[in-house]
Parts: sequence; structure tokens; C-alpha cells
Amino acid sequence: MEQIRSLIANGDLRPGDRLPAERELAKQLSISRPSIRAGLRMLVARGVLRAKHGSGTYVADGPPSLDSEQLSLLADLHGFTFDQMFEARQVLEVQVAGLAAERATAEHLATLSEEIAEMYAALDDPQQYLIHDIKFHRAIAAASENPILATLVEMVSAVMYDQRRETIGRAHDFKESVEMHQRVYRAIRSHNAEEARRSMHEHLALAHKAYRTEEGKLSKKKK
Amino acid sequence: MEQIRSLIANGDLRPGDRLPAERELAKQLSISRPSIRAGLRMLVARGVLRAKHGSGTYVADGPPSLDSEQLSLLADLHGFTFDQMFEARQVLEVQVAGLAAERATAEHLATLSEEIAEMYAALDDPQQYLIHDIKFHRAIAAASENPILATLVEMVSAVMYDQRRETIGRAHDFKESVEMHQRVYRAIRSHNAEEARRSMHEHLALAHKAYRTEEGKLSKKKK
DNA sequence: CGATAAAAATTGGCTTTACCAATAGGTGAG
DNA sequence: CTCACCTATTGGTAAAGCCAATTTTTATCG
Repeated sequence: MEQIRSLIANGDLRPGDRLPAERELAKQLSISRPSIRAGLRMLVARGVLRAKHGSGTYVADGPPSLDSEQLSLLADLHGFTFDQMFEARQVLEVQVAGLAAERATAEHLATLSEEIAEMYAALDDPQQYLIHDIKFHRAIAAASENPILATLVEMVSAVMYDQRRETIGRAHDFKESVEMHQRVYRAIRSHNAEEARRSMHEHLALAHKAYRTEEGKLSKKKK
Repeated sequence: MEQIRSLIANGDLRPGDRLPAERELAKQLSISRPSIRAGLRMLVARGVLRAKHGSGTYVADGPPSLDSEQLSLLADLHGFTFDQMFEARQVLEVQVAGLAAERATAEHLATLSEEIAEMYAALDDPQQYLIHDIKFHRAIAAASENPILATLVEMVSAVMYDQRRETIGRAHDFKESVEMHQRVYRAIRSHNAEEARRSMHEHLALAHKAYRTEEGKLSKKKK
């Protein structure tokens, strides 16, 4: 694992590059294939590599996928609550929205706009709506031009996705939600950092409230 | 991996618990031992499990260790810069300090105080100082009573540790640094959230500046 | 000559077997 | 009763073989 890691740190391996086959790596580094596989497995688990059966192993390029990532396991372990999750999002994403407003390029704005359009198109499909909701927030994080913050937002949004995916209901008012997103988008487009922070804060507060009431309904039903 | 994960999610496995031996797990789940090991390895890599040679495999209880964690690999991959790291810390830790001021218990305060004492004791040992510096910041995150935020702070501080461990010099003014920490600590102890945020912000800004000048000296020396 | 389908080679995934290394706990000597 | 040693348990590594998915090549047909 350390040998591969140093290859990446030295810049010999760039994102998207393909690694030599396991059998060849084993020969080159003079260690057995199972050991090679053990190291690769760890790096895959950490999201640094992606293995494709029959094709090869590649250095990760894009952001982590929506499914089952890093923090999600720790979520099960420590039992993260919704309140804690929204608090974390407030801490992170409000400031990130401010940075995005200061730095967003034309490409970033285009991506944001596209995701909002997708949200409109998915107003009656909660699953799809959730996906594009999260993609919108990730796009804002990308627009902050700080890959560390972008990665953190990606991780908490993965937890969010995992927790909401199964239980999302139709009780939520998506129309209002998408309008809040619009407001955040406009603030970022006009490079108004303060308004971006304020609108993101309100958006998250409202979403938090909406999920709380929805959760209340569910637990009521259980009775 | 999924089977173990569900055991944890269901609460059948609590932090600190010991898992059955690999050979026994293999029999119970009717899969080969290397496959068992593959799954365990992934969970170890993600910080959910800890394997102890000769003893057994345990569910992680405490925070991740200082060495080589999650984000550090992504740091190598995406080439995080110091400026980006301090920006991320500003976004995260300033707000976290505010939450800590609102919620810190007597135990939290005791831990914080201990770490400051350790910092005083290590004024002429940069390596030790760095360790307790980071532990102090993690203790603040723990005092926020939000495990998500605590985990995020732990991850960025691990990156910090990895990047500074080798290159830390004696040029840094540790005396001034520890006094800044004192100020943050006092604000948290008196439950003054606003002052906690302000002092944390200034502390990070100063540390950032100090590291910048130190970095400048290093690159000068290279010439 | 081009396109398409089949086959061969490449590559990651899994299993079995065997042995090494570190730790823990029991056991006997003092 | 204490301490050192020895043994059994447990995670770590290695080797060889086969399966499954993918890619690439090749051959066949239009």
C-alpha cells in the first residue's frame, strides 16, 4: 500500500491512470499477488483507486460515488443523528457557499444551473430529486475551488444519501425546496457571498425542519 | 464486508467488541478465509475495525490514530495546498469552537487543560508540540458533542499532521502559539461562544501566517 | 472493403492449502 | 505466591489454481 501511495505522491501516477495488472505488479515489487491485492483493496476502500473487473485498476479521478462511502460506515458505528447531520452541514456548507460565490467560474455556474433544471424535471420522483439535490450541493462545493472542502461535503452528503435513500417520502414540499436552491444559485451567480451564506443557511434550516416533521409522521405511523 | 457492516448497523456489534476469529467467521458465513480477510481489510482501511496481530480484530472505539488516515491519501492524489488546508480549518474549526463553548462539560475542559500543559512541557520539542497541538484541536471538536464534526476535524488534522511531521522546524514561535491556545481555552471554559470563534479564527490566521513564512525560509534555503 | 460476431487473451475475484509471527493464557518451577 | 517459559490461538503472508467479466483480436459474411 505504501509503495503505491508513494507512486501517487511522487506524481508518477495521475488520476485516471491505469495501474499495471496485479500479476505484473507482484513481479515488479517482488511480493506475492495476495499481498498486492491486500494493498490495492485498502486503497480501493479509501476511494483512491477503482477496480474494474476484466479491465484493470485505475486511479480515481472524479468525486466518490453516491453509494456507501467513507463516513457512512462510521455513521452506522457512532449512530449519527439527523440533527447532528444538519448541524454539520450548516457549519460546512454555509461557509462553502460563500466561497463559491466569490470564486465560481462560468463552468461551475452552468453545472449548478443544470442540476436545478434536473430538480424541476424530477419534482414527482423523490429518488431522482434527492440525487440531484445532493449533486447541486456537491457542485457548490466544487465551485469553492478548495478540494479539501469539496471532499468533506461529498462525504457528509454520502451519509445524507444513505440515510434518506430508503425512507424518503412524498410528504416533502419539493416545489419550495427547489425555489430555495434557485435563490442560492442566484446569489452565487451574482457573486454575492453574504447573500449566498444567508440563503444557504435558510435553505438548510428549512430542509431540516421539513425532515423533522416528516420523521415525526413516520414514527406516528409506527404507532 | 456488507455482512459485517449490517451487524454493526443492527447494534449486534458495539465499539470495542471483539470479532470472532477469521477462521471461525469463515466457517460461520460459509466463505473462504481470504474473502473474509478482504472484507475485514476494507473495514480496517476505513477505520471501522482495528486488527491486532495475535490478539484479534476489534470494532474501533476511539478516534482514528494520528498516522496515515482517510484524507491523507486523497491529499497526495489531489495535491492539497497549505492555503487550502488552513481555509478548510477556518471553515470547520471556527464554528466548532463556538459549539464547544456552548456545550463543553467538565471532562472536556479537563482534557483541554491537560493538552495545554503538555504543550508547555514540549516547548522545545517540535514533534511533541505538534502532536499535542493537534490533540487540543481534536479535543475541542469532541467537546462540540457532534461526532460528525469531530470526525471531520480528525481527518483534516491527520492531513495536517502528515504534511508537517517531517518538515516542522524550530523557527516557529511556540510560546506565542500556546498563548493563543490558552485564549481559546478560556473562552470555551467561560462558555463565551463568540469569543471562542474569534480567538480560534485569529489563532488559525496566525498559525497560517507563521507556516507561510517558515515555508518561505525553507524554499529560500533550497536556492 | 467493411461490419459483425465469435473466440482467445487479459485482468480482477475467489478458493484452497500451507506456513510465519505476534500475542495471550496456562503451567510448572522456584 | 510470583515469575518465567511454553503452548495454543490469532492475524499476516505466500503459492497455485480456477472462475468471471472485459477487452482485443480474428475470422467470417455481406
